[in-house]
Amino acid sequence: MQTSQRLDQQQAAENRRRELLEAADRVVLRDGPEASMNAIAAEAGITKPILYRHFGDKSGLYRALAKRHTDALLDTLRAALDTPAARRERVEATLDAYLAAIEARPQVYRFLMHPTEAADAEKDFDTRRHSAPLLRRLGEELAKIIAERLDLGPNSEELARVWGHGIVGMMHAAGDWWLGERPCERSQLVAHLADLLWGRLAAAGDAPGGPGF
Amino acid sequence: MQTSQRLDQQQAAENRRRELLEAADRVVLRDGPEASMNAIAAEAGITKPILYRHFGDKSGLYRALAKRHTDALLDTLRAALDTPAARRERVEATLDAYLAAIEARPQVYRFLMHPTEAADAEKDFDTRRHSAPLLRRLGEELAKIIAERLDLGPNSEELARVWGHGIVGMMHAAGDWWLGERPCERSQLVAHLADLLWGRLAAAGDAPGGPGF
DNA sequence: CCTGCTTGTTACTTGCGGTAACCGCAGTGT
DNA sequence: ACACTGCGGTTACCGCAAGTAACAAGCAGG
Repeated sequence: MQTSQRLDQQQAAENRRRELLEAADRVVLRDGPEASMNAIAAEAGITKPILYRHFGDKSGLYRALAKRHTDALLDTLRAALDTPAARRERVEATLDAYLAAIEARPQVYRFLMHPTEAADAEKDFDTRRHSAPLLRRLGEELAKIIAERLDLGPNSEELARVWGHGIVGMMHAAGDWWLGERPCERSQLVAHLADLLWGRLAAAGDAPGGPGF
Repeated sequence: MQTSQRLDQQQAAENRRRELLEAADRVVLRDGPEASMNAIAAEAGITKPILYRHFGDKSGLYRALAKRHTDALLDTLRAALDTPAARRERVEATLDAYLAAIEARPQVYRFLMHPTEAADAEKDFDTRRHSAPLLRRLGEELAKIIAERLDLGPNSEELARVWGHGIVGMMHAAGDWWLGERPCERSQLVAHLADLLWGRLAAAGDAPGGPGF
């Protein structure tokens, strides 16, 4: 068996893997994250053991699947963060891009946020990650951008990471709630969140008769 | 069978229920949220069907379990929000109370955030909630408090809810990340988050050589 | 022709959530 | 005294999903 053939086979295997991932994608988008391996294999026109040969276990498949979508989302967010405009507008553009993405494909979002516990499988339970890997990645990426573009004085590294994860969490939780209840327009939500980040909470006055805040 | 006996039995059933919940608590805290019903039943000294008679299904048991812990956490957070002090100090006290709670009992926290998909079981998948019920409740409670204590002008209702969920999400994501990596002291984290809420992101200058933010 | 490697299959094991059907024992009406 | 009924409890089962062995065919190369 020659080297060129090895390469051919390797490439064929990668193509196969892509096909399988696309089939898995269809099933997950149709049936949700609890789609069975049997169903995915059937959609791909094959049977379970092949899936296992390619991805090890369900967690492996879901990780591979999640990576594709996460990469895509990260690209659009980076683009939004790089639009040439004032800081507030960039922040709003990024929030809006995220919300538009989860609004357009809630099933993808749902999958990314909730890989049925399969994708983050570790067994020690105390040190396990709780949030979806997507959130961690977004948080870290945002932290990097904040750290390199902002002048935060001493401790900037630490501060940037806290803010990165904090802002991402804010965006996520608000978006999740909004997606479920649709209490207002997307642009309204974006404006409200930007207001929050711009310190309106600190600046607001106490309510007339209230106990103060 | 007399009325008094009915009451006795009802009370006995409630006591039983409490015992079962405590046993379930022990198991979940030991084995994590994916503890099996068999294991929980064994810990309680009985067998599965009794559990099902009391709680319907796993989701019911986990909901009951989660409610206890959520109520307790909410009480401590409310207390922190009611300390008589300046607004910034209250916010910091509340953040600190939350972080102290998840730091002290990470397993409880893990369970509340991740009830193995069991506690939020609905099948339509598109309209399903994604976040843990705990986060929703915290967000709504905070929204109420913000709405009643702050003067936010028109749209205050909507604004308060967005902020409630947003702030809770920020707290959660930052806390989750911090709990996993322990990059700094708790007080530091609290200060950084409060800084973020106080508008330091908007106020910070661009980095010296960077492309601006 | 046989050997080895990849690709695919069928058929199994294990473990879980959930349930049906049965068991024994209190108290009760007659 | 005795059958009857309600209730806490159990065993034994179903269905289903993850994951795995073991085997079957196509196809290189000596």
